[in-house]
Amino acid sequence: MGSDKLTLLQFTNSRRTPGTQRQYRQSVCLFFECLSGRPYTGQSRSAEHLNEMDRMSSEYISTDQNYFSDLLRFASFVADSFSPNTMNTHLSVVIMWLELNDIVISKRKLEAIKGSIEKRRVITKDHILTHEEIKKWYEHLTRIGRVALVIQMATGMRLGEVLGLLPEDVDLENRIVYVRRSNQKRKTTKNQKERITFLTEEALFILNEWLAYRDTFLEIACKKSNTVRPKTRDDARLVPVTNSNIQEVYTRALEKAGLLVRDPDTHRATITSHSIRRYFISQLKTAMPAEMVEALAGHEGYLSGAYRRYSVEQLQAEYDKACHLVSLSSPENLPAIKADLQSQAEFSRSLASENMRLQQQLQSEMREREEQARRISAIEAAMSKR
DNA sequence: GGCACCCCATCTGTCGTGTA
DNA sequence: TACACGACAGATGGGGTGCC
Repeated sequence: MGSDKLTLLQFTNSRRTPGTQRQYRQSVCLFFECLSGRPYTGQSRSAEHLNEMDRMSSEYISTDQNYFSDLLRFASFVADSFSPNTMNTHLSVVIMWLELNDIVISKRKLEAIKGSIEKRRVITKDHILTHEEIKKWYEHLTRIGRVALVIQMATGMRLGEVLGLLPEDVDLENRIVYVRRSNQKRKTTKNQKERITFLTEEALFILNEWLAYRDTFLEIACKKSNTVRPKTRDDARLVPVTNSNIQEVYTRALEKAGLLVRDPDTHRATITSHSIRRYFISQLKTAMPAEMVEALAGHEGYLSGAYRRYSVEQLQAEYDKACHLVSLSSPENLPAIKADLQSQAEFSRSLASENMRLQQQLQSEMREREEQARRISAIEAAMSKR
């Protein structure tokens, strides 16, 4: 095949990120599974299956085909199987792949193909969180889940951004968070732009308590992680867990709080980590300029404009006036929450100290036993000489 | 010891979000 | 709207802990 032709795998591997490569591979595979009349039913496509699809793709772009009719068939196939957004994505990817292989469908034919499926639209109905619901959710969360939720609520950060935070990204003294990456594996945020946002007093307090406990958490997590893919202690992140862990933690807590409702069409939860971000935006907008809120949340259209017009001090001053809206507790309840967290922290510290004492005692006893064993063998040796 | 539950992890398929 | 990527759901596999 000529070097300017891209098979399925060459096409998908040319994408920048693993996520996009995965999605594109899925789309082109679906196209050939549809054409061959063999829809894939397994949980994941094997390497052997992918190679077969790759061979089919190679043959497909090397010979004349009825592309229009094949695309119409594919459009009908995806329309029966996926939500409007997803079906449009699959179709767009296949058309992109064909175009990259110099297979250009006329504008009219493309209109006919795209017109045969539903337009892009979101079908999951989001639940708008109330303050009471967030509090209820928080009460059922584990420790790490509470830290993630409170940071999200106070900063408006995406979950991936929270999980990408390093110690140097947070200025604890000034309550400023520098959002520099979207998770531990990526170097930038979703829109490739760094920004700042702020912590409430409450979030700062909870974060400090967490920092005191973080090493103990890592120690326990390493013991619990499996031997096939062990978790390591050298995870430098503030919140050293994966996205899916927090998702599980969030979902379990929602269920316990009686807040877990799934959309009947998509089976997706109507409250997600993104709901906290939406709460942040909607609440702060009632008390500070919308442009500032959007900039803190990292919405592209507002970032540069807001940061050009306002100093960090001005942004923080406005945020501080409105931050009670993105705090779990009302100001009068804060002392009680602090006292509760402090007693939890003291309990953790006493456990750690007791653990250390027992370890020292164990080591001392082991040394004593070794000494006794050494003495016994010396006595036995002396006796055997007699 | 068996079991249930919790927590840890990765992977794939699907749906949602946001920018250009 | 195309494109890129984040987020969610579910499968799978393993270890720790508490209860019976």
